[in-house]
Amino acid sequence: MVSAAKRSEMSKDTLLPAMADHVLAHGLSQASLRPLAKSAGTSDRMLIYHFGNKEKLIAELLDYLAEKYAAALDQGFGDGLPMTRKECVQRILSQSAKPDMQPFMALWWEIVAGCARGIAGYGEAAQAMTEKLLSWLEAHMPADDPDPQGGARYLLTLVEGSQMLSAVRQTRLAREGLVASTL
Amino acid sequence: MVSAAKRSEMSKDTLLPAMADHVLAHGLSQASLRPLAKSAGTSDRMLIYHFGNKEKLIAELLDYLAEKYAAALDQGFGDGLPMTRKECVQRILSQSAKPDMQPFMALWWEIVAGCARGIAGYGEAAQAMTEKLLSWLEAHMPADDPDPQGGARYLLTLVEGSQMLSAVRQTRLAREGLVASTL
DNA sequence: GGTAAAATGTAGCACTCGCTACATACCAAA
DNA sequence: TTTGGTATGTAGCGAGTGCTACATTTTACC
Repeated sequence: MVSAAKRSEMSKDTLLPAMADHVLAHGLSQASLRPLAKSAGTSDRMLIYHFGNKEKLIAELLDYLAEKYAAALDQGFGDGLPMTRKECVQRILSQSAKPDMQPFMALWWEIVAGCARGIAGYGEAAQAMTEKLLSWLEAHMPADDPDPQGGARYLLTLVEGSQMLSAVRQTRLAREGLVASTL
Repeated sequence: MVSAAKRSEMSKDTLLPAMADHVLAHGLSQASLRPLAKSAGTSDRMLIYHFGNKEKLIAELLDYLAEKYAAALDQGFGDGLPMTRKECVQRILSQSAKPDMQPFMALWWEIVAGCARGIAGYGEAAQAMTEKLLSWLEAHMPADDPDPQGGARYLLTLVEGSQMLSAVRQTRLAREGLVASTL
């Protein structure tokens, strides 16, 4: 054999990215052990071996995905602060409308749904992600904004409402809602 | 037998309410035929008999639930039009924060998630419900509102964003977002 | 080189899933 | 009384679920 140490390369760090891709493509609720294992090039037996049980696996996977999402947000926002609140909202929305972000949005609504249903683990994930997004928003408000903290909360509400309307294929409605806003 | 015609009482009209209760309590994605049948006092065999297959059953169930939701909204909004946009938003939010409405909200986010994932049937349901909610909002705007149509779209965006934050247990954030809004 | 630990394959458990086949009932019209 | 549509129970199929037992191979270390 040319590569003798190939085996030991399989650890959590190598399994998580592959499984994250699978979850982004096929959803979280449909993520069962055998397909997950197949996507990571291993077996259900090994996933249990590495993560203990499915619940812990999903928790670690959500952590990993949250970081990946934050990184994607940062990368796509562009350089420099926006000049107005309206520009800030538009930059976020046009960023999250990109095809690459679509799987993240789908996953996000799945988490919100699980959270509303009270499923264990989803609440923590959703809260952590919301707070991360909020603090990120505060840091990316216009430089001369009179109330960056309150404004960030207002924009977060608007953005999430608008993204929900986009999720249900009401993009025209979402646009009109922002036009009629007093931004 | 005392009651000879008992059998024929079991039809779609009697099955749907019971199944709707079950879905509101346990979610849509976990709604499998046998538990649904049990909640309606019949068997999976009979559900297929009445509805053809599961897909058609879910479609009819979503229709039924949409009407039930609209009725609940109407009932809880109170009499008379609100005086201001802010009052309008607050009446909607306080109405949907009631415990009775919680199952409806959970179901709604489940539909949004399925819609974002592109699952067949969810898109139509979500669109119909959104449009129903929008026209309802237009009819319940303040009497002297300068732009009821655009305003309704704006308020819908705000309300949905706020409800999402409530769903992920960020009610404080949701409140602060509305306070900082320019309503 | 020997050995303990880590990793992996195969097989299987008990369960749920949507759905179907088959055998009945029941009741009304012909 | 026969016929035919409606309604129901029982049993089962094939697939998939999380998870485990057991045996085997590979790796790392002394």
